[in-house]
Amino acid sequence: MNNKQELPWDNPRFRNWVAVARACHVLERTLATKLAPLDLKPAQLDVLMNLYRHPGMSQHDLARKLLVGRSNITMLLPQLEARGLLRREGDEKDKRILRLALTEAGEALLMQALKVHMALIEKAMSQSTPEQCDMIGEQMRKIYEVLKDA
Amino acid sequence: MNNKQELPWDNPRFRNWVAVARACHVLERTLATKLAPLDLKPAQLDVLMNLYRHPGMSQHDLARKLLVGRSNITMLLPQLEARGLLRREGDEKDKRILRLALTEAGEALLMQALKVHMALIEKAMSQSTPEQCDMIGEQMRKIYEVLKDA
DNA sequence: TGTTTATTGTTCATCTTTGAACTATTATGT
DNA sequence: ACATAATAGTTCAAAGATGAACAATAAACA
Repeated sequence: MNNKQELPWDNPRFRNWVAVARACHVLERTLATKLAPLDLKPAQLDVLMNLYRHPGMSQHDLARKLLVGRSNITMLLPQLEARGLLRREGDEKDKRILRLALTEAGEALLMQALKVHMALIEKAMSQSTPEQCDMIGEQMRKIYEVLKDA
Repeated sequence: MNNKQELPWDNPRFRNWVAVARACHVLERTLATKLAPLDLKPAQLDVLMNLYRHPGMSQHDLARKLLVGRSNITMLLPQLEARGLLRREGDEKDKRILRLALTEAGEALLMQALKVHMALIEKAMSQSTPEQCDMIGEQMRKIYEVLKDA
């Protein structure tokens, strides 16, 4: 039984992707600890960022942006709403939909969190030239397009 | 209160890193569904891969490699051990340590899972030239080095 | 109009992950 | 040797994420 085909570790694409996954993992982990003083988790920061850029979006839209299930959003929002960081108000034309938006406090906290996030990313990617950095982003967007509905 | 500094979305490093994170997320998600027929989850596959490459490693070593807590490993291993995919045997010199190794069955299942994983990565990274791919891996390894003990 | 199908958000049970406290064992320092 | 500290693994409770089933609403269409 010759299962030992060509082992993935000999394959550059495999090895390099493993590096991508590890870098992502460690950055997410580091972000979590750096955000702790703000009492904010990476998932919550993602919510705030998306609401800032797309005010009035529905929970369904938000779930798709974040690549999570709708129920996850349902569990996530009440905490943030109770802290006065965002508002949920029903759409007038379609009573199923809840429109989401940041409050003043939410926006203020987001700005603080973004400083932390930004600093971390700067530190991480400071080793890449702008050209390398753009190329990485370009390739990653392609990967997302290839996989997003697979 | 001019908090609206230079917004991160105008910063290439930020935008490009967001793309990295999204690509990682969607690939992990896709991998999970493709592994489902083997009754294996990405985290479990990570375990098998590491034991294949580093037989005899301890649970502590494994946890560090996977960037998770030791308790996570404790919760993860019994399932795989009960399925006969790996062995745990105490070190003779240091009675605290459990040495881990794949069984035949574990190795066989790993080979199947690797085909799935490999195919997915090939599909994802098929758009990059070998040079681009290597460059990405190189930059990501740098990021890991910068952040691993921060 | 009335019936069927889709969509939005929630609930709930289940599974993971996490970190702190704990036990057992080994290492260190006096 | 003895006391203290460090390390490996486990336990447990709390928090997160997931998907299926559900209620309310809207859309499609006969």
